[in-house]
Amino acid sequence: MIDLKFIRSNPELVRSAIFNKNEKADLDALLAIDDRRKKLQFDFDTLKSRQNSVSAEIANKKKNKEDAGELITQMSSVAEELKGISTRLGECNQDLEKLLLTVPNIPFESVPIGKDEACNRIVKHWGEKPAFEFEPKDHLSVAEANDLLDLPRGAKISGSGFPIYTGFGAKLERALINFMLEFHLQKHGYTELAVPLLVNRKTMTGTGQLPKLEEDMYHVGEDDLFLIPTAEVPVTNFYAEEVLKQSQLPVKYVAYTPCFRREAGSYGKDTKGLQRLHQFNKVEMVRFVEPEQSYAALEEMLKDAEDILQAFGLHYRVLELCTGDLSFASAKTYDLEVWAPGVGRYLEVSSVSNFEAFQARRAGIRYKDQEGKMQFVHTLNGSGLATPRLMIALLETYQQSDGSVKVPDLLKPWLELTL
RNA sequence: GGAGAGGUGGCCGAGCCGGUUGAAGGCGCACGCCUGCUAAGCGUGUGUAGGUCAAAAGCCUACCGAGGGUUCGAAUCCCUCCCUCUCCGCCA
Repeated sequence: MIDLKFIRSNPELVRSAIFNKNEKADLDALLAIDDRRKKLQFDFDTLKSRQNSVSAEIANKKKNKEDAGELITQMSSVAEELKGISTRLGECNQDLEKLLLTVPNIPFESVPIGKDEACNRIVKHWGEKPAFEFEPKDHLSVAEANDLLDLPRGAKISGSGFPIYTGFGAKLERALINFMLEFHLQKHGYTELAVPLLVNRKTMTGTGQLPKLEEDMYHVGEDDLFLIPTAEVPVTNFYAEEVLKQSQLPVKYVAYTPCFRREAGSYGKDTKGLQRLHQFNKVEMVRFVEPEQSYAALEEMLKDAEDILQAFGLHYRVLELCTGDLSFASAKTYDLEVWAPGVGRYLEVSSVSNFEAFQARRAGIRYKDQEGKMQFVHTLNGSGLATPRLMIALLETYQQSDGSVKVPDLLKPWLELTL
């Protein structure tokens, strides 16, 4: 959520942010309601002030055993009027809140302006596309040859996009998760959190998924709960409505969770194999930092995610997303795309974003600064990493001419744990 | 799911037969004093948000889980909901 004061004093800046992000938010309506609300609030305060002072007078008279009947009848009409204003004010506040929640975050000044992903800026490449002495197969063929996946049965019991990992495939998936978790814990200083997978509406609103993306969420109507699309949601909301001590910052959490996405509107796109799923596993990093630190933290998190890909020796590139590709809540985002030689494409395995105070303001996450002033923290998060496309890259990159897969050495200990 | 208890400031904890209670007291915290050091002690201060103001001070308004209601007036009374705890039931 954007500071209302900021919107009032920089309406054009906000307007262009909405435009550049391909969002639609009715700024004029918002400003008009804000105006109306201010007037109502003023009327309310004035009248309430009068009521308060007369009420005190009444109390005084009663204490002195004097007659207060006249004042009381006088005030009953004031109370009536006050009730009317208060109702209208309440409605006004609700409308304002609703509109405010549809205003996207403002892109950071350096973010390239552009309509869609074609305008994303390639920041760097790491490694090289692997060379093969044979025609590399795609991960589905590799998985099939090695009995690692059973997608048809996943589709049978749930639907397409719900993969089943079988035998060594399941073990490999588990090894990836554990390896990445421990990597961030031990090498990057994160603290682990294990969190709920179903969250309430307020939580979903806090990080910005709601109200915009409701149709992309799995919703349990009976309890009005949502399956999380990413651990970002429960982890960022860990501190919702709380005031942190400055000395606590920065806070760095890492969490593994399954993620659930309906992918409404993207049916038939990138559906082959593990490229796009309704349920997948992800290790997620989240940080809470002081505002001055957030862009340095963004670079650090990018590095944290890159370290995983580098450890696996996978070729990848880093993109800086343009305004049109930036998510609703983000001010700046890097995408990491790993090279998948089988499908012959770069696939997004991580998205690292700085939300500045946008989520903190929605979720009410604050801290007291050195002068004792209340400030919103800045929140960031980044995948570190999502497993399906990582799995794709590993299977396709490390496939052998005989059809087998040579798993990177550093995964061996995770695959050979003994009792 | 049934029965009971409870949700007050950073924390603990009074108030809860309605009227200076934004809220006693304590702890914590900040600053100052005192003191070989530490500890203790003493003093002062210590919520958030909105408005007014050039700004500060000051003043006004809101907030005692959330939302409604009663009343001239509600932390205090009534209703609904949420959450926590205890007991019972059920179940991994």
